[in-house]
Parts: sequence; structure tokens; C-alpha cells
Amino acid sequence: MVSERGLEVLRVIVQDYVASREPVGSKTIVERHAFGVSAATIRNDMAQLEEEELIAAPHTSSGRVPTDKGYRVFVDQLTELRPLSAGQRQAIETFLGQAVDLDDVLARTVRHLAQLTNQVALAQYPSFGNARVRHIEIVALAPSRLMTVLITDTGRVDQHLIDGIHGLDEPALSQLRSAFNAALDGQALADAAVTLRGIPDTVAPERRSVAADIARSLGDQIAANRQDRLVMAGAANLARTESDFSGSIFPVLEAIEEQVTLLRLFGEMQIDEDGVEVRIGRENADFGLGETSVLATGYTASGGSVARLGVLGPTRMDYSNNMVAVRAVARYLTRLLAEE
Amino acid sequence: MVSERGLEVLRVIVQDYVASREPVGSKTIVERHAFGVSAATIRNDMAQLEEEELIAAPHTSSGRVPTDKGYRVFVDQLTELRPLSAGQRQAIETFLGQAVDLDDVLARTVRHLAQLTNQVALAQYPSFGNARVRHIEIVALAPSRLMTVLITDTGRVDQHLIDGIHGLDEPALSQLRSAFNAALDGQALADAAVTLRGIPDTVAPERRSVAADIARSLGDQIAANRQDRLVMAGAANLARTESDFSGSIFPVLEAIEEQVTLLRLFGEMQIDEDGVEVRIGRENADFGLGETSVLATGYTASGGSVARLGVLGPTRMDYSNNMVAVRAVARYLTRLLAEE
DNA sequence: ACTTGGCAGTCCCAGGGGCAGAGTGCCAAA
DNA sequence: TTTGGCACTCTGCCCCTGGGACTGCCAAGT
Repeated sequence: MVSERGLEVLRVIVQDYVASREPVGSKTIVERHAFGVSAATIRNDMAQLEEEELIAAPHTSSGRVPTDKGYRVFVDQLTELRPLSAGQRQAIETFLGQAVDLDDVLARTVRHLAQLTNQVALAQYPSFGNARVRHIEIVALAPSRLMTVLITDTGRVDQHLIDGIHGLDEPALSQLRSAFNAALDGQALADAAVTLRGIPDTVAPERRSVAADIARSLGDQIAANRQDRLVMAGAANLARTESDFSGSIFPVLEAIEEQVTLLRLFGEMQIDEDGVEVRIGRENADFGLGETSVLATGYTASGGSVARLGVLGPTRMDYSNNMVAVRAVARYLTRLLAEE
Repeated sequence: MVSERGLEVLRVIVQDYVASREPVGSKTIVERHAFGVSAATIRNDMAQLEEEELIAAPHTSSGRVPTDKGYRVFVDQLTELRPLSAGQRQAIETFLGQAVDLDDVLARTVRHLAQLTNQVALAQYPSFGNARVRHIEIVALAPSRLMTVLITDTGRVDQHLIDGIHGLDEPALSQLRSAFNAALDGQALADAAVTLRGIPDTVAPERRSVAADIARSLGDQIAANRQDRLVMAGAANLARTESDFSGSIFPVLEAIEEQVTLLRLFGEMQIDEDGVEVRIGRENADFGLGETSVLATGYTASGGSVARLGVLGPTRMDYSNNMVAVRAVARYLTRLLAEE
């Protein structure tokens, strides 16, 4: 069992190690922190912590370093989250407030979060949620190629191409456009996906095949967009903390370039609107990110749907600050998107 | 003056150094290449090359390494571009052919190019060029917030937000929508930017202010989109070639994260539809990329506009292969976008 | 005028020994 | 339970040395 003071020792080990990047020994602990006991006593506590696998020694005779499990305990039990300074909060508002559209909001969000935490920042685009169809556009790009555009009332716009269309002139196109818009306008996306299938039967027989192609394309758009996109910023920060990775940062960069991976990772994390979920080190091994930690929380987009926002960085990171930053940015983002 | 054989020596130095990452000496040259002369002779040639600053010695007594100037001569005079293998060409077609829309085409393009070259691949989105207005949509997102959507016949869709709108109900909105579409539909973007300004005067006086806001927003969209976006892939490759950079790769990653920088860089490069322009090392120092080289060429988008495509990597790269890959991918891309 | 073999000189790099420093583990005493 | 003390271990650093890899130059050969 780890004593009360033992946990306190763990806390300072984590804090000092994160700050200095150097294994911390019993002597430096008593020097830098007022424990009121001697180094030998701390050594006993450290032996306990090592027993519990909360800390480990990189070499037989050097200071100790927190293990993944140690960070876990630190995050779950020892972290107190202090609010951001007024200046920092101000900076978030100023920077995000200038955004002109959703793309811009998210781009600014991740940039600022990356700068605030010195880590890689990630934001998931909000899913359609209970958005509604605002308008459907069908554009002829070339004789045999069409593009369908789906606009929702949440401000999202998606495009999709269809190939191999034959013998469709502008009047016919215009009629199809009207038919789709009449049937779908104002419908919730979930319903629209169903309504869609019936539309081909309502048009003139010679256009049914094309209408079916269009319906399929729009259906794809709805489905494909449930699995959202990501924006990222601050990848360069990984290079700065390179020495925190055992080998090269190559595999890490490679993993985060694969958006699908990150979306799966986000998908496995709880959406918690208020708290910040933390995944540490080996918990992410399945994603090729066994030496990184991910902090994530949720934010609410205008459609009411919840999407994720977070940061990713080496296991050795300032969890406390980063959790606060993620939470603060997510809150402001929710507020901004609700048009406060 | 550098002799004929001297240039040949430069070529093998570049080739061997790129392949092995090790400074190459006179002895290894005569061993690996059939020059028919002795090492001492090669040494004399190398002395000449050093005189001309085409090669340099990292240490007093080690092999030689090409300088930026040496690479320049290599690229300009000594490179012969062999076509890609049939298999590689096949792979490009297969991979890009599956794309569903412009975003997807470019995403696949950079991915594949990154994989082909083992470098960072970049593609600029095509600018509007002589595209035309296909449709304009105006959406009320909230009581005081509007979004304008501009769709062009090249398949491009852009959104923009307007804030601080008051007292606009759905019928009024609908009327404005019609007014804008009637005036702009089918116009070339360049013309539309002008027509736009007259529209507010054609609507009912009480809506003029809103109409002016909308016109301004659409104007911004046209202007803002002249300066295009970029897609990128393969940033992880920089980590693999990390030892080619004197310090950390941090500044490089930082520079390429700044899209504006890369767009300026692309902007300074000649658009040459057939050849590949190469900028080497210090030539990019202004952009924080003094240790990287950039290869770029142009591709033609469906609207007829020319945008850029290229790769970026350490100065020590396989110029010959990469130039071929860039050119081949650009050509295929042009063909694909022209709906061959 | 080039080319060549030879040779001296220079510099890097890897390996080994030794030394100081940091830190632990354990023990016996308070 | 805490403490001081002490032996022990392991790293990191410095210095040195020897081998290896080149170059640069020179004088002789073609």
C-alpha cells in the first residue's frame, strides 16, 4: 500500500520530471520540496512506489521516472486543475472571435490550442447530428459527370462526384434538381437518407436510372460524413520534444498523418462534455502511439451534436496545464458556436 | 574551368552521396565507377570542383560532399530523366482513378506522390481561373447570422459567415437569394466581382444594407479564394531523413505547417507545365527552408487554371527520380481533371 | 600537358581506462 | 517509523591512443 506521503512523493516526481526531463532522486526531492523528512525516508517511500510500479529507474543507480501507471494515478488522483489566467482566456476569445466560418473556427481553435499546450492539437468536425437539409445542388461538370452538393442548416457543405451519366440535358437536370429539393428540403438528415430511396420512383421513367445514381451519391454523402474529418495543428511540437520518444518520431508522425487512426482513437474515448479524458502511453499502443498520451473532451456544435477536441503529445507532458487548456478551449468553442 | 571528366566526377559524387549519405572519396570513385584513370587523377579533378565550390569537404581529411551549387549543376546539366516504369505509372492511375471529388483527387495525389518520392508532397488547389458562378445560396444560421455559399461550375464550393444581421425573415431572404442568383448566375467570377456591387441598388431600399453585406461577403469569397489552399502528405518522411538536417527538424516542420509560407514559395516558382523547377537549399532560406529543396511543376485543372504540385525534402535527395515522379503525377493529374 | 605512384600529414572515430558524481539499498540505532 | 551512514553500482566524461580514410603535393613517367 502506498502511504499518503508516498502519493505526495509521486506527485513531485511527476512534476519535477516533467519540468526537467531528468530522473529525480531522493536527495533533490528533499532539497526542492519541504517534506520535513530526510532523504532516506523518501527513499523508503520511493521503494514502495517502485513496488507498485508507479515509478521506475532507467538505470540501476539513477533517479526515478514515472511509469504510465504512475501518470495515471497522478492524473486521476493528484491533479488539481487551476483555471487559466485572465490573459490566456482573453487570448482565446480574441483569437477565435475573428473566425469567419466553421472551417476557420476549427483551424484557429487547433492552432491556438497547439500554441497553448505546446503539443499537437486535434479537433473533430461536428457530425451532422440532427441537422436538416437546407439545399441540394446538382451540377453538370462535364457531359458524363455530375456533382451533387448537400447543404445543411448547420452550415456544412459537402460535395460528391458521379461518373458515367449519359444523355442528360440541362432541362432534365433542372427537373431532377427540383424533385430532389422538393422532397428533401427541410428534412432531418437521418430521415432524408430514407426519403431519398423513394425519389427515383417519382420521376419520369427515362430518368429513373440517373435519379437513382444521384440518390445513391447523396446517400453516400450522408453516410460518409458521419465519420468526420479532423483538423490538426502543431505537429512540429513533436520534433521539439523528440528526446521523449525512444526511437525516432517517425512512427508517431506517420500515425498522426493517418486521420482514420485518430478518428478511431477519438471514437474510443468517452465524450464527456465537462471533464477531460486522458489516455496514457501504452493505452494507445493499438494505434501506434504507445509512447504518447491523448487528452480529449467534447464540444457542442450548433446542430447540437458533440464532437471531440484534444491534444496529443509525449507521455511526459504537463497534464495539468494541458487538461485545463483543452477544457477551456472546448468551453469557449461551444459558447462561440452557440452564438452567445 | 571544370573539365568534361570533372563534371562526370561531380555526377558520381552526387549520386553516391545521395545513395549512401557518406562523403565520397577519390578511391571509392575509381573502385565503383569505370573511369579508366587512377585515384590521383580523380583527386586533381576534385580539387578543381572544390575550387569552383561545387563540392566541399566536411572535415579536412574526409571525402567530399556536393554543395548547393553542386546540386544545381547536377540538376541543370547532368540529370537525365528516365520515364517511370510501367508498373509505377499503372499504380498512379489505379490509385488516383478511384477518387470521387476534387478534394479526394488532390488528397490521393499528394499521398501517392509522397509515397513515390519518400518526401513531403504538396499540391495547390486550383484557383478559380475562368470559372463561372453556378449557384449562390444564402442560409440563415441564427437570427443575426447568415452564411453565403458560392458554387462554381468547376465544382468548387465556398462558405462565408456574416454577423450582425437584423430583422431579416425568410421571405426577405428568399427574395435576396433570387436577386443574387438572377444577377450572377452563369457569370465568370472575375465579372461577378464587379456585377456584385450593383446588386444592392436593385433591391427594396429597406434591404439594401443587408444586400450590401451579402455582396461584400461574396466579394471576399472570390478574393480570398484567389490565394489558394494547399494539401500536403508525407510530413513523416522528414523524420526519416532527419540526419540530413544540421539541427532538429523542428524549424522545418514548423515552416511547412505554415501554409502561407509554402504558398508564397510556390508563388515565386515558375509555372512550367512541362518542366520541373527546382529550388535548392539556401535558395529557400527566406522561407526558413535553407536546408531543403523544393521541386515543383504545374498541372491544369478543369477550369483551365494552372496550379502547382511538387515535393519538398532535404537538399540531399534523389533529384532525378523525384523530378520524374512529380512530372508524371502532374501529367496524369491534368489528364484526369480534363476527364480524358 | 596529363597522369601516376608514393608518401607525409591531417583528421575522425572507436575503444579502453580511470575518475568523479549521483543515487540507491540496506542496516543498525534512535 | 525515521534517520544517518556506508558500501555499491552505474553513468557520463575526459583523456589518450591506434587504426583507418582521405587529401595534397611532388617528382617521375607517358
